[in-house]
Amino acid sequence: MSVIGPPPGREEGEEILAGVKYVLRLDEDLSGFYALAVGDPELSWVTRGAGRMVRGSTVFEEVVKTLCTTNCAWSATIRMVSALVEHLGEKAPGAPETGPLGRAFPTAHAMAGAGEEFYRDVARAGYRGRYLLTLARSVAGGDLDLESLDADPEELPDDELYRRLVALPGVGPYAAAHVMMMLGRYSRLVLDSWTRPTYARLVGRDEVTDQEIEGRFSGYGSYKGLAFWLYLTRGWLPEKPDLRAIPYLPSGTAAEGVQGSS
DNA sequence: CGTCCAGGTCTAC
DNA sequence: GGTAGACCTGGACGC
Repeated sequence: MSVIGPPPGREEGEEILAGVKYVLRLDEDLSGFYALAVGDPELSWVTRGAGRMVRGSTVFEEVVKTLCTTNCAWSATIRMVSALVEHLGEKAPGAPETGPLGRAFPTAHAMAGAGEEFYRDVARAGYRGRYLLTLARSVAGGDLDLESLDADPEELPDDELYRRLVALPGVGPYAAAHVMMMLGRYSRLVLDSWTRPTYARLVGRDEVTDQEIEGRFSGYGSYKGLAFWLYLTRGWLPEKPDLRAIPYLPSGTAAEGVQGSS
């Protein structure tokens, strides 16, 4: 890393550790999912410790990033998100003056403060600029509390969470399912122009209906979205590593083997 | 150079 | 409730 600074004190160190645990979802209990997967020859491999989706620090970040994946190539997503971070994100001490490295994801306040020209001319977000600005202004103005969506399922059931997400500007079925995955809510499949053909290819078909995909993973109940995602991304994992020890590793290199998305 | 479309959504029928 | 058309952008592709 080129980002340097004074070593953290005890309190700051604990904050950093807590942040890392949160983002890497290290303390999530997936035993219920593994119990279902172990009987599925095509997914039993996940029980060696797969399934922790890397997530952002805030729900706001997840929604913004997800909006930047809609109806565009992945390269465009990278461009938009990088521009937001580089130009609107707070810079860490010692971070480079330019570029997205060493910067936090921008706050809603920072994004609300950027004008339409920024979204059009710098982020080049196209029609998504309006969605991003509307969202940021609502959150910054206190009219919308996105962070409250990161709640326990008993308090906020998946169906209600879904309804609230699709009510957001620019968020439809795909984006809502994607954000839910990032929030540890796996009851909905992320169906889009990448996952559909990828699934079809893996099962050796030209095309597959959404209904057929739903059927394949229906046995996973509230974990079906996670099962689908891992089915699609198996090839992203290295062959060997046993990840089971990760939640309890006191230190070291646990994160290197973890695969997820974001 | 024009068309198509990529990790979709919204609006208007 | 289901379905065309429009929507920003910029690579990929055909001509």
